[in-house]
Amino acid sequence: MYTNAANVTERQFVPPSLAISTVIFALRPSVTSGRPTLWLPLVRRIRQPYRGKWALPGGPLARSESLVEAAGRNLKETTQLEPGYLEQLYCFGAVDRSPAERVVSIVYWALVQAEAAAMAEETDNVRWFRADGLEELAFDHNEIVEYALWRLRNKMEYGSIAYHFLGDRFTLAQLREVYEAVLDKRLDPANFRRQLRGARDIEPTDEYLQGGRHRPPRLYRYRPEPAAAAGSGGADHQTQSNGVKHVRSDQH
Amino acid sequence: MYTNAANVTERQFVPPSLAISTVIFALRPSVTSGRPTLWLPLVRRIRQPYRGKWALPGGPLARSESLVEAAGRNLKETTQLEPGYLEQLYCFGAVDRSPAERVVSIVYWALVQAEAAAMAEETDNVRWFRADGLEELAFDHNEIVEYALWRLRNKMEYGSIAYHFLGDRFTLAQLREVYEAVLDKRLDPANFRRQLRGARDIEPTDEYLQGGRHRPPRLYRYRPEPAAAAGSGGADHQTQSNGVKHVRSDQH
DNA sequence: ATGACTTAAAGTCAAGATGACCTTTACATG
DNA sequence: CATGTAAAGGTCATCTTGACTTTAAGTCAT
Repeated sequence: MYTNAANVTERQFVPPSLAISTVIFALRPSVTSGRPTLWLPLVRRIRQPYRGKWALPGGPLARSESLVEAAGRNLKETTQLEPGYLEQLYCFGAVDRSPAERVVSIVYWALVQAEAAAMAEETDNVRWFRADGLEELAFDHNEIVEYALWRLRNKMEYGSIAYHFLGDRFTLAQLREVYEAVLDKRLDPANFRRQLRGARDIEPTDEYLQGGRHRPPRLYRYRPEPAAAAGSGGADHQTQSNGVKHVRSDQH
Repeated sequence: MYTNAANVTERQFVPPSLAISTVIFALRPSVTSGRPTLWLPLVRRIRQPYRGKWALPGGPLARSESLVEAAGRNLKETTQLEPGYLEQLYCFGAVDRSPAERVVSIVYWALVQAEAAAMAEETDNVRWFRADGLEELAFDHNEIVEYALWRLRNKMEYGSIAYHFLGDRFTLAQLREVYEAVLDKRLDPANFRRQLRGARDIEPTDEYLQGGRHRPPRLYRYRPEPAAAAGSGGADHQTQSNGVKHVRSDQH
């Protein structure tokens, strides 16, 4: 298995190879119900091990890039999208997670606005899957996706990340649909509204969305955060500083 | 800086070296007030870079050990203690966090029961420091400790980790002192009691602590958790399964 | 032995948050 | 112009939270 001539003690501390992977979430209308559901892109493995299986997008860490940058590169290479939200998830390093070679994977998770182009951008080796009921993936990637889902739901209940699934203007109903899709439960529209009035980081605009067969809903936007915000909820580190990127197409 | 003969593209993907470090917290009575305060052990660097500076205990990852195991080894080597609680904190990988060499550090954090032997076990190169107001440490270790503190406090408010600072029997007052020390604010004893009655994982025994100049308080214990517990609060991954070790000196 | 002192343990009360539900408003459509 | 639909705002009972009070059960000094 180890073919080089190094002795045991030298070999013992040969660094394991390091990989960066990214779990990318987006919302897409369900084929059946039309309601938004969670999807994520996977790439087909073109070499052993697990050749032919689907896996999280990832790759090695370039010497000149930070961890987030590497994850952002993953993201862009597989989805052609800029990340709306990008945060470190966890570092996976069980000894046997890859056969033969020892691999430590630093995994990030991201939220993107699906819509438009990117979703159509499926090639033979990149495909979007529904986040629930995934088939068997390469390595321990099922476990990783499960954990990312857990974290997403957890963060959704406290933090303010739902916005990143949406454009820069949205109605409360749209925002509520995001919560409902991710948490997989219905929320009372009235109570939902009340809670968001208390949220400091959401702001009503004086625009309304026309075109529905009902009273036109007011459009809201994510508050352009005044300056440095304290860490709330279960936020993860770099998140507060350089880990998060907001994609704002800056006003309309 | 890079002296080997590899060409640029090869060099670009030479894996960075990987290190495991551990932030170890324990409570120790303040020298002045006698109330418990947070302490952590640091080791003095005996080589460049940052020679002579204090740093988090850490080292390379052996090929045969998982990440948690490596962190547990750190812990044992520096404190001679078994971890009461051990969880992954974050993975730090900024390009310039170490001069010259690129190092990615996977950092764990641990809680131990100070007491007894271990605290005395200070050598010339291992010393315990108060967690607040640390001097300037090697690398980005100040930042790491700050983040670990943030996470500790955060987890303390939701999860059930305070127990790990204490022995297997404790009074509510002792437990409250732990909270007060970590969160750095006073808590109402009556309300504290009420909240813990609701907590599923703390159990009254029928023993009482004698010897105070007041009514003897009942002793409680951490519930020997029946089986698999769902992940609460902002728990981190492996935490729920193999990441956590409970040290129980099993009854008295 | 008695009373002073100290903390444990339990209870009270008002303010705030939450979930279930109702009413009114303002559009589109036929 | 009536009707349907969802927005927006409100009510009410329940639960939770923080501040505070009362009673219990020991030790200690006299």
